[in-house]
Amino acid sequence: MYVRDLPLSDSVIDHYESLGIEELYPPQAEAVDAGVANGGRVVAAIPTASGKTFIAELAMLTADGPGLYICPLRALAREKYETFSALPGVSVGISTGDYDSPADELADHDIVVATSEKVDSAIRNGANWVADLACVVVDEVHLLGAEGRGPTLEVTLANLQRRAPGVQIVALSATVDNPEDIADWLDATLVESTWRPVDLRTGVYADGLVEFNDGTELTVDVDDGSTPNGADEDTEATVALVEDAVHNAGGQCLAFVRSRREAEALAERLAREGLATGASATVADDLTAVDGTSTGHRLADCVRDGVAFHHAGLRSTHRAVVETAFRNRYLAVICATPTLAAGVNVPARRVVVRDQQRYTGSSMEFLPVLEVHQMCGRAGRPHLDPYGEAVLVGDESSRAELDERYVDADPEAVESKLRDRTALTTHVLSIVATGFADSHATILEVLEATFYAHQTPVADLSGIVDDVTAELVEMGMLTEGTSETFTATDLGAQVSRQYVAPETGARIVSGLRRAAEMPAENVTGLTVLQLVADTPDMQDTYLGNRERAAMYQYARNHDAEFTVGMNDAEEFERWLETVKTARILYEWTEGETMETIVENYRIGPGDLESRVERTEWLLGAADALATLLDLDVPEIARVRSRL
DNA sequence: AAGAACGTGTTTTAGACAGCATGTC
DNA sequence: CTAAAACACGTTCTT
Repeated sequence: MYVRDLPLSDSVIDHYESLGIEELYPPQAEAVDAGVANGGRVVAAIPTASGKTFIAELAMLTADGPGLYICPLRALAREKYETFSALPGVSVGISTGDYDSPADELADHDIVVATSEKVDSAIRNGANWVADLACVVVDEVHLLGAEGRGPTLEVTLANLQRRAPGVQIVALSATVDNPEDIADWLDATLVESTWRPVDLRTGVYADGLVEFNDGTELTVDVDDGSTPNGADEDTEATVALVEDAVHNAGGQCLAFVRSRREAEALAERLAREGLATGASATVADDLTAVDGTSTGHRLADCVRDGVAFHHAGLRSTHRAVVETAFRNRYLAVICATPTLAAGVNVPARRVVVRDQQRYTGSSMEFLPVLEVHQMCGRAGRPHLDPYGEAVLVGDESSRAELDERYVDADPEAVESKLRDRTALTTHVLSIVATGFADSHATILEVLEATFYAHQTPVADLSGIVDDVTAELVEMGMLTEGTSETFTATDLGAQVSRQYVAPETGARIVSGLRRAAEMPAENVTGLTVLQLVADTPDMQDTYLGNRERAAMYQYARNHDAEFTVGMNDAEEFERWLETVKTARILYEWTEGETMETIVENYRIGPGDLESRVERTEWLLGAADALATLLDLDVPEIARVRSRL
């Protein structure tokens, strides 16, 4: 099947042909056969890099009206926004938390790229462009099974269909065990394939030898001169595998490890192997220009030797520089935590997964098969490699287990997480606030359209809806009328629009009331920052044992400033963490440099950046709620302007 | 006596979406 | 109830 035979305009066909895209990949042809180019609903469960973007474009270009492309990450949204913008005669808009086309223009675009939360928010705020959509493409639908964000995605998809009945839905999934469940739910045709444009061989390394699943083998010379305890062996094997790929296979590598610290340690170890490229120094200079943090300096030093590390402790600019440099082949290796497994497109010749287990708060657990497969799937650069190689590092005792668990295994099934209480509370409130439902029965009706209801008999939802609505009434977010009818209160409506969890809204409200009663001189920047830090929508900040005593002292000295004092705190340890978060943010608003804060509180520059971002959002919500309740807390505005 | 080597108890551990209104190179 | 590796720090062993 050829591009020129598809129902596309001449200029679009020329565009594809100029990119060298003439004949469709097999999964793309299957999608066409399933009707993507004719308004048909399709679920495509195919590997990354097997041409999903083309399927998405095809659906949106042939649809009879505007298209919406939903994806899970902002960085991904940016990447797609740029790709779609290159299509001739197509106007593209973007809507994510950090980067937004003007809201009134969204309706005028042919394609809008957005994160799922942003789409959910648009629906909650009654955006009219949603109803006019002819086509919705959902990337990474398997995230339906993710705790926290999965429920948002399924409720959003259910609501979208309510607002735009009969829209064409095209869902793109990684290879999972039950794609037919998703296809069934969406009333779509399933296209399933494991075809890849570049072959992939996966294997396990143990004792100097990689045994690949295509029967081939690779001997690796491991320099085990250094003290051989378990960890060093894995690291040295990883070093040898990376070096071999770069020097002998002419390729770049990704190495996945368990923690940030180990990503950095491995990068520093690899920096001694002479992997620098001609452009390494330029990239290093770009990185140094971002900031003067020690993390930035260490990254630049590694990059000078052709090696980078990549994890969420890095600022987004640092991450973007590393990703781009790697794509341009200015870097030989990236040592990464799972950030890179599902993020933007960074294909490599060889992927080495050194650690397959991770601490989960209570014990070491094997990574999900899907996650390991996504890491491995990054191997194989189109037009550059004859095949990609993915290697799991193990030893003789674990070889068989790793083979069975990952190499030969199917990924997990996608299971709805909507039953989660917090998720239901949030979405039931939004369903009522948006006007999709006004009673127990109609709430159930809306929920019946979700993936959860599709997978599980609905009967047991009824009781939960009772509990959840009762809780929302108790919180003052809903009022109950006669015969189980519900209306959102002004507070409930505002909480839903501000996109904070009901629990967050309730905590902000009680904090604001308390602050309004406190002596004015006690209401400081720290007060409002701790107030928003002590909500479930703020991520907690790790409080190390070493700094606990000093933090306790600080909390005592400022106790009068907190809306919830140390004696009233329900969980003291968590409360003390919120004090740490607030203290960090307070110093930030007082003009302390990122370098100093990052040094003093032992957090990554990226951690500070993301907390500041969340604080902007949560203080915005606090401001809106204060106005609604007619509570005067001027510190909010002052702190907001200094973030 | 300096420094390497060893032993033991302690510390730490992945990721990342969202409001709203303006202004910028 | 469930782990493992790095680190900090003190002690012993070598030269």
